[in-house]
Amino acid sequence: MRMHNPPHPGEIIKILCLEPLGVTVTQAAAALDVSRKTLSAILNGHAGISPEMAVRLSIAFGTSAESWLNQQTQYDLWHAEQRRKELRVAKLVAV
Amino acid sequence: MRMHNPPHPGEIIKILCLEPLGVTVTQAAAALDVSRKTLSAILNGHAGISPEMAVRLSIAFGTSAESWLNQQTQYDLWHAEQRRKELRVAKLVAV
DNA sequence: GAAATCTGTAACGCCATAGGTTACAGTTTA
DNA sequence: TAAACTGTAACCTATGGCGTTACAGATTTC
Repeated sequence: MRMHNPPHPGEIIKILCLEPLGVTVTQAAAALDVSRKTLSAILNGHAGISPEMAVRLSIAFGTSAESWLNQQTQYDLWHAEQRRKELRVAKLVAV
Repeated sequence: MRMHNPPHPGEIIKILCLEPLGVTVTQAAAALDVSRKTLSAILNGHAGISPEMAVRLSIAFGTSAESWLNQQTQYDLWHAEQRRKELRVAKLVAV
């Protein structure tokens, strides 16, 4: 069980991709062929990275689509785990 | 790049969880506190495993929520990769 | 053979989220 | 000062997860 809140992937994109290249949000959105709003929402943690977006990122930045999607999965999972106790699920055991 | 179409996670659930325990879809859905329709859709590949569902599965079957979600990610990614060539994304390179 | 159970799935509704466009206000930069 | 960048609100569409009810076919049980 992961202990600390994982950062949303958008933060990583900003720090590891945009800033090193000196690329603006507007420029990156254009390169990704996505609206500025969409990229902005991701960078600020208001939207997740969809499978398609992961592929776009991999093309634009030469990275692994899988790594982006895995980061998103970890982020989503952490938040889902926070509600684990609210779920009324019964344990299924072998007879 | 993964070469062959990964199976949808629902197939794995059926083979690795339901069948070994001899649990019916109806019983499993009840344990998961989810409608029979929802579980059936997952088992037959008509729906994906959401983060919350991954946690439910981990409770009911004593497995790792992360593994279920990762399998779903791999499945989603594979399908997104199939459309990679349709995306008009520009490569961003350092100046 | 009849009744009960399991199964997939259609139909319908609710809600969340990804994505698009347009528009506005605030901040930086040239 | 003017131009560019940025976050975000408003509004629209499409998709997907999930619920309930209902049906028909298959399987099991009595």
